[in-house]
Amino acid sequence: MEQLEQIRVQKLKQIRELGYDPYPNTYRYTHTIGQVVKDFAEKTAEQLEHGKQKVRVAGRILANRPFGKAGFMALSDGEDQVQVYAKKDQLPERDFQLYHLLDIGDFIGVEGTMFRTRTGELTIYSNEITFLAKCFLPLPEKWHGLTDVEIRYRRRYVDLVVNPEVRSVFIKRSVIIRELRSFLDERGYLEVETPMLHPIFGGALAKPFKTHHNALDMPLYLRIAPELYLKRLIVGGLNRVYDMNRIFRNEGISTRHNPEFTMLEFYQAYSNYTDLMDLTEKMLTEIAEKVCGSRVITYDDQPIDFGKWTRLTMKEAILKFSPEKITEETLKDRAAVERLLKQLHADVDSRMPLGTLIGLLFETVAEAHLVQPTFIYDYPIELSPLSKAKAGDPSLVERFELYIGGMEIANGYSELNDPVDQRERFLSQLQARERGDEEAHQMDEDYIRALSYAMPPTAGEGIGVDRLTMLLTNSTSIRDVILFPHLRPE
RNA sequence: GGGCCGUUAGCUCAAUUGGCAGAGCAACUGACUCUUAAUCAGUAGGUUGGAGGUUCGAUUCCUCCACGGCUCACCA
Repeated sequence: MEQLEQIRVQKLKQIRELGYDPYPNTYRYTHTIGQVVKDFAEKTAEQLEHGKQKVRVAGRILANRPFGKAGFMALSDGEDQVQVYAKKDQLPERDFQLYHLLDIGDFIGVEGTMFRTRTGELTIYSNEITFLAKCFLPLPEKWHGLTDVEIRYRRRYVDLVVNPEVRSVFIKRSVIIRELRSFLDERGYLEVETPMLHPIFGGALAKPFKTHHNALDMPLYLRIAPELYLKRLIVGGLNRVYDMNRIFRNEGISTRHNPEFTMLEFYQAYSNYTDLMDLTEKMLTEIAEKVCGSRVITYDDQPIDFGKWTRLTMKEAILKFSPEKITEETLKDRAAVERLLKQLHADVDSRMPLGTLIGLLFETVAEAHLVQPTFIYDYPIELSPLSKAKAGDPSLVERFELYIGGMEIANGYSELNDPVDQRERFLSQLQARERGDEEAHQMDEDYIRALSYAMPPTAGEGIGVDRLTMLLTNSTSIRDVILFPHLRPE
C-alpha cells in the first residue's frame, strides 16, 4: 500500500538527515553469518565474556523486537541467521536513533562482540550499526509467511527471502546440474553448445515456437531438442558429447510442463541402448545419494528406492498392468488392441498404426504404476523416427524410457545411423504430418547428408533435468523447481 | 481447450437464511535496557478481482469477463 511505502520513504529521509549515506557502496564484514554461528557455537557464555571477540557482519533484518532503550533483531544473510542486540548505552547515540528508523527487510552492517543471552542464544552485542539499504515494501507476515503460489512465482525474490525451503530446492537443483556435468566429464564427455535457433525443428516430436530473422528474412524455430546437432558432432568424431541447456516446446502448461525446460542430452559412440541403461542407473543412483544423502528418497509420500531398478519391455509392462488378462498374441491383433483402448476410454484414431496404439495402451495401463525406477524398452517403430530398429524385429526399435514416481525422466536409444532408412522414416513422418499430426518430424536433408558420411554405432539419451529435480526435491509441481516459471502477464 | 475450486486490509483468514465488512500478524503513536510469534495501551488501514443483473438492501444469489490453483487431455 502507498501509505506504508510513504512512511518508509520518510524514514529513509530521516536516516539521511542523521548523516548516513542512504545507499553506501560497500560493507567490509569479517564473518559471514554462517561463520559466526559456526565459530562460536561451542563457546559458553563465560568463554565469550572473557574472549570478547569482535565481529562485523551484514544482512537483512528479518525480525525486530524493540523495547524502549534496547532491542533484538534477527539478521539474515540469506543463508544463516543470527541475533543482534542493540542497547542504547552501548551504541553511539546516532546509531541508536538509526535503530529506531529501521524496518524489517532493511539491510544493515553490525559491529559488535559475541555473547550469550540469559536464554543462551548466541547474539552480537552491537557497538556500531551501519545502514546499508532500505526496504520500502513490507515483507510478508512472519507467522504465515508467503503462501500465495502466484505471488511466490511472480516475486521469487520475496519467496526466497522468507521461505528457506525454496532456497534449499534451488541449491539442490544447482548441485544436481553440477553432478550431472561432473559424472559425464569424468567419463570423457565433452560439453558442447549447439544452436538454439533452428531453421528446421527436429530431434523430437513436438510443436515449436516460431520466430523470424529480419536480416535474412527467414523463419527460425526455438529448438525442441539438440539431438540432430549432437549426432552431427558424432559424425565429426567428437565421440562423447553432451548439451545441457534449455529447450522450448509450444505446448500446454501443467504441473509437469513448462514451455522452456532444461534437457541434458548425451551421445556416446560405439555403444547401444543397453549401455546407456547401465550408465543411467549408475548416474542417477550416485546423484540421489549425493543430493539426498540416501538411495531411498520420498516423492509425493511414496518411498523410491534407487537401489532397485527394473527393466521391462513395453509389451511386458502392458501385460503386467493390463486390467484385462491378455497375452502377447492379443497385441498383434489390431482390432483387439483398439477394442481394449476404447474400453479404457482412450482417444483412439482409426488412422493410427498398430505401434501407435500399443504406445497409447502402455501409457493408459502402465505408466502411472511405474513408481520405482523402471526402464521400459523396445518401443514401436512408429513412435521413434530416429531410433535404430531392433535386430530380429522390424516392428520395434532399440529405445527405452525411464520412469520414476510415475513420471518420464529419461529417454534413450540406439541411434539410427543408416541414411537410407532415416530418409524413409522422415518420409513416413511427413505422411503423418499430412494427416494433421503437427508434431511429426520434418525432413532434414543435411542431417541425412551427415549420416551419409557415416556415423559409428551410437547411443544417445535425454534426461529431463526439471523432472529429475522434482523427484530429488520432492516437488510435485515443475514450477517449484524453476526459479521463474512461465506465467501469464500480470 | 474441458471440469472442479478459488479471488475480502500489506500478509493469513472470518463474516449465520441476503441485513452496519471483522480478527490475528504487519504498520503508526506511546510505555518498556535479555527478547525471540516479546508484552501492554491506543490509532489508522477496504470501490469485498472487474462489468452487469435480481433485490428496499449483495461479500453472500444469477450472468459474463479477468486472474489463479487443482485436475483431465496433449506433452517431457
